[in-house]
Amino acid sequence: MSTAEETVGGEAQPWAEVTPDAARRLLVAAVEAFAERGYHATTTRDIAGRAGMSPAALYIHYKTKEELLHRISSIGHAKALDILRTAAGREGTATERLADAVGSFVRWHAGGRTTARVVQYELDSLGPEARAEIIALRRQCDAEVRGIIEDGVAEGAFDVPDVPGTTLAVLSLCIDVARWFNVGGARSPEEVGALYADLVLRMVGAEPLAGHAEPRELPRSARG
Amino acid sequence: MSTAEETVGGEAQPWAEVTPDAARRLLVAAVEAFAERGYHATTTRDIAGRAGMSPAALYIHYKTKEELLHRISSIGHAKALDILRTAAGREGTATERLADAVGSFVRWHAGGRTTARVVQYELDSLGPEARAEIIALRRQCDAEVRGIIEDGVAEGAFDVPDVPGTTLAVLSLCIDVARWFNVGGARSPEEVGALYADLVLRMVGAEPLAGHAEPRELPRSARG
DNA sequence: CCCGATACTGAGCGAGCGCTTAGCCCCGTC
DNA sequence: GACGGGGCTAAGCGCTCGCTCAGTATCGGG
Repeated sequence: MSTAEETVGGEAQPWAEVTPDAARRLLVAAVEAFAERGYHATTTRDIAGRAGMSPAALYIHYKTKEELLHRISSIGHAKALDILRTAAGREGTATERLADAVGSFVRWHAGGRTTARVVQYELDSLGPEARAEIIALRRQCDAEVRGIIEDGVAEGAFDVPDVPGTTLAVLSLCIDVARWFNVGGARSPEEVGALYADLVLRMVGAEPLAGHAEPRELPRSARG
Repeated sequence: MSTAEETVGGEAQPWAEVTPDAARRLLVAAVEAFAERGYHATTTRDIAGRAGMSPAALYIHYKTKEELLHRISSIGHAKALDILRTAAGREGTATERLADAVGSFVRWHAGGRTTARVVQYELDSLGPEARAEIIALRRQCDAEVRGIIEDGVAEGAFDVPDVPGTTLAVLSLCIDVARWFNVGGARSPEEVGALYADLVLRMVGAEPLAGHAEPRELPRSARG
């Protein structure tokens, strides 16, 4: 959507749209702090400290601590929806599109798990109106995935007795990556994305993609 | 494991082992409060209030607020492990045992989602030693599921290229039920358990169980 | 050289937190 | 029927929280 906002090695940096610079530094600091300790356990002094500023500086750029979470959540969900829309809207079979959607969605949750944790797991800390706004975005994510699955069923490529339930399960599987990823550290986001794409194709009863990522053998064994 | 601890209609009540009565009331109140607002956003005054007691009463039965969370987490994980062990240890094919494990594990997360939310999502609020103790229990849960999947592969009933990764995904899928269940409210714990057992059998490439829960048609349509 | 605007800091306010203490009530014991 | 002790409460301690405000450094325009 915007230009050149990825760094190769580490986490994506989709905060280019946040200006001025000090506001962005505060927001990035808040993402880190919220991801590590949770919204309620994070103090405004901690956020400001990570950004190299005094506690009072936060309130020049944000009205409240909750506004920070709201901004993070909004931008993050917009990015998540964008990923799913892109995969759902490309040309190809439903099988290819579903594998693409799951793969890229999982890569985003794994690679940017700091952001994803906040976006996916701190929703309840928002006030009612902000939460309602975010939930609307979530429903749109749900609709994108359900659309792909319905297409696959219509094509005859998928065998899915319960489309809404399976949609829920697929999204749940992807989202939960943000909770457990990197605690062991044995897998790369790309590996998890490929694994999950394969698992989801199995869940919907699709033939696996030939050339793609059907794993032959695991590169390295994970934790015993 | 203990006798007659289930109530039919609502949530399971596995707190019979907590005595005396006042300590149990406080613990149940804490579970509700932690599930609703999270550990850090819950005050000791709120817990005591829900239990119909003064704030100071809490400290007669528990040394700190964190000890409450620790107790809840310990008992909850023991119950979860017990469920998986029971399913893994019964006689039958790997397919039957995996379906049983997933079905009962999901029913527990859905039916007792208040408890499960605390148990599965407030782990980071514990101190280092308590957290390490709980993580050890989690690894045992992981081992039980991985054992069933390995059995299925050995039997030739499953086709699983990446056993540790698939184990992780299966557990993740089940656990995340505690996050989303009942927000829509369209499904019963039994329905979700049956759906998820079917989905997991597909993930491991097993033949679906004949007489069991392969859904023909969805009883009621879920949210549009 | 002064001006107002902008970005920020140091100090601190009121509130609510986790937890403690002093004392009361109640009940089984002899 | 006086007594000892566990279960509980009212009051409050010390602290940290989210947030505010008066004041300062910096800087472009006249």
